[in-house]
Amino acid sequence: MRIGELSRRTGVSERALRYYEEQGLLRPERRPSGYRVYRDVDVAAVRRIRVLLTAGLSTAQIVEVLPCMVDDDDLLAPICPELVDELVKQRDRIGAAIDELAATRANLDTIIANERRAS
Amino acid sequence: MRIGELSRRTGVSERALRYYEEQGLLRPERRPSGYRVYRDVDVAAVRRIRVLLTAGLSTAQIVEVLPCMVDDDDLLAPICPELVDELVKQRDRIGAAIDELAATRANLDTIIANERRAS
DNA sequence: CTAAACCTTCACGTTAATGTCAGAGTCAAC
DNA sequence: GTTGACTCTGACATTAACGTGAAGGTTTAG
Repeated sequence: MRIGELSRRTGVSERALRYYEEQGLLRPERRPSGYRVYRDVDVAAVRRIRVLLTAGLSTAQIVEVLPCMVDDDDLLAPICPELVDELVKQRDRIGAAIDELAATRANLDTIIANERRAS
Repeated sequence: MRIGELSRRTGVSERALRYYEEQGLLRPERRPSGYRVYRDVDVAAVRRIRVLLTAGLSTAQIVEVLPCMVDDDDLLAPICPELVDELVKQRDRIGAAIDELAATRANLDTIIANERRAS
């Protein structure tokens, strides 16, 4: 498929897809005309890229993670623990924020409950 | 305290503190000279802001949830009954933020598990 | 009283991940 | 063999969350 169809199937803009290629996240074939040609697996790849980006990872980090993600047929690159560390740190940062917000919500619940009882 | 001390006590740059004020996250008093004057509770507020920012929330999102983040030692202040609806809405916004973060953390957990399995 | 340290408001610079637009080539259909 | 949809490569614009001075007031220690 060409870039327009991949864009429609993923909801990601053509500009973003070209940017992902520029960053080494995608490596589409080229027709003699220069047109990019993507494979079906690229649809899943783009979705994974989106998940990681919205999780707060940079394209540079994703470029290291992607080869480690298991559905690339047979290619499994060696893992650097340093990278796993980064992922764990990111997860923990998110966890801390969740805890903060949860505590706040609990306090808010108490206030709401007290207010209802008082009135 | 003035901006320099708050910066030292939080590890956040003065520029960032002024930016937070610009975004409505902090509202320090002003001396006649124009100098900003912060209270002790602002130290905790800045730490919360940092936690939420590094978790991927925007200043616009934080400005919505921050006013509801009451301090633990700070017992229930008297609240107008007419504001309960607003409090419930705020609590729901916090809940939505928690859900978003939980989803991205779950994605990260999956990726981390896959990487461990690959190695 | 004066120097050092601190603070103020502009205002332009930076990085990441795009948006947008221009000018030009390509492909499928009629 | 021309129309119209699609794609190409630049290249400048944008947003967020700051960094980095410039030029100039303020506060405090001696």
